[in-house]
Parts: sequence; structure tokens; C-alpha cells
Amino acid sequence: MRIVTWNINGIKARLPVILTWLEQQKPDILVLQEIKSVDENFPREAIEALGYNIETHGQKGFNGVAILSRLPFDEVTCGLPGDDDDPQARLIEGVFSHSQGSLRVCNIYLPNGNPVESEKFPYKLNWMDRLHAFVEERLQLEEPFILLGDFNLIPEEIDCHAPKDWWGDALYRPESLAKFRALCNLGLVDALRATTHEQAYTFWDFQAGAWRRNNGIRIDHLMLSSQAADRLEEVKVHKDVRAWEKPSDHVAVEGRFDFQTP
DNA sequence: ATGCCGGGTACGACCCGA
Repeated sequence: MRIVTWNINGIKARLPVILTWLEQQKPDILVLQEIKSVDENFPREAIEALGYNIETHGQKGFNGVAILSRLPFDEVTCGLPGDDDDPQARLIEGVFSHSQGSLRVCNIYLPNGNPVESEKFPYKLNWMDRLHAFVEERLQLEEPFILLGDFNLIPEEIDCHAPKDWWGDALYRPESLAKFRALCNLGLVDALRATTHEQAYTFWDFQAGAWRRNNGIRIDHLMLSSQAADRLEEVKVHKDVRAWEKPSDHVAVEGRFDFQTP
């Protein structure tokens, strides 16, 4: 089973790229961040025509997440618990069946948090506290669980081109990384780092020739419960899509697992 | 380089992203 995360930076602007890529790659599950669309305007028909079930959790203008799946959804959860007044659409989770049981796939768009002096940074840290509590509960289920998406976190020096330039940014500073490590220490495995020690960026800024100069960062992750990590076969960063016409600034990151569909 | 590009809203010019 192939499960992919991709921050597509606007579903409307990216639809041709997504459709072409889905036809080529045919992943079992594709989770999207930054759909920047309300649920009613999500282009369902074109994607359903390729054989996908769709669940969205959108909002007007910004953020928004979605799950596309060849498998039927057994359950869907929208929104991160812990603050009923939070209007930002940043989490959607689906539960699916495989031949040995269930698989829980939780798609997140973790807040960026910049600028650090603004209210956006404490929002990020608070969101991570809420995520920690949520994941702690999920792991108690002791089932295959995949937490994936745009984490807006650079885990280590190797995951950015110029660590000294990034240090202090909301994506790479002590408070953010301490919470990320605490999350990992609940028992989540970073799928890419479990399979390679090589540098593997997932984002290159549109500006300043970042792609041409390979000035990238790794912030899109698949984090696995032990029950999911035991089934991990391969991780692939679909770097080629960054060079397509009208690309997103992020690329797709795929985990291949040996779950068999019923 | 505290926004150079690119997408959003909405139709002029800001907001937002990493």
C-alpha cells in the first residue's frame, strides 16, 4: 500500500498537476495540505473519476486539508481537539481496513509559527501541545497509525541547506524542536530517517532560485506508530514534481507499506 | 533578501506562506 503526503499550495491552481500525477502514480492514499478551498468548491468530480474517495476539511482562503483514497473510509475525523474556538482547518483523519485489521491515517498541516514575535508562534506551540495529547490517545489504540503531512519542522541540521541561517526560525528553534522530540518520544518513527541517512528535502521556496540552487528543507514527514513502522518497506521523495509546470513549492513524499487490501 | 515568488480574495492591493 502506497501512502503519500503533499502540500499542494492551492487545489484550484494545482488541479492539472494533481490529476496528471495521480494518473501516473496511482497511490492508494494521497493526503493534501493547503487546499485553500471550502469543502463545497473542492473539485471532487475530476478526482473521483480517477477512482478516489474524497474527504475534505477546508476553510475559506487558507489552510485546509483533504484525504483522497482508493479504499473506502470506515471513519473520518475533522479538526484537532482541545480548542473549540480554533477556526483553522489543519487536521483530518481517516480509518481504513486492510486484510489484518485497520489503518489510521492522520493528515496534519502544522502551523508555521513565523514571525516568532507574533501571536503565530505561541499558536504553533499550543497546537503542538494539543497534537501531543491527541497522538498520545491514538497510540494507546496500539494499531497501525500514520501521522503525516506538512509539520513545518526541520528535524535536524541535515534537513536544511544552511542550518545557521535557519536557526531561530519558528521551523528550527529550541521551543519547536523540543515539542517535536517530545512527540517523537511518544513512540513515533520518522519513516524517511528510518530508511536513509541521506539529505532529502521536501520544500524549495519559489523565490531567489531556491530550487535551482538546491536551497531546500525537509519539513514534510511520515511519522509511524511501531505497528505501522513494522510494515514500512520504502520511502520515496517525488522530487521530480518540483520541476513540473506550475509546481507546488512542496513535493510529494511516499511511504510504501506491506498492508494488503481486503 | 523581515517576501525576491506565487496563491488567495476580489478586481486594487493586501494577506499569507517558510
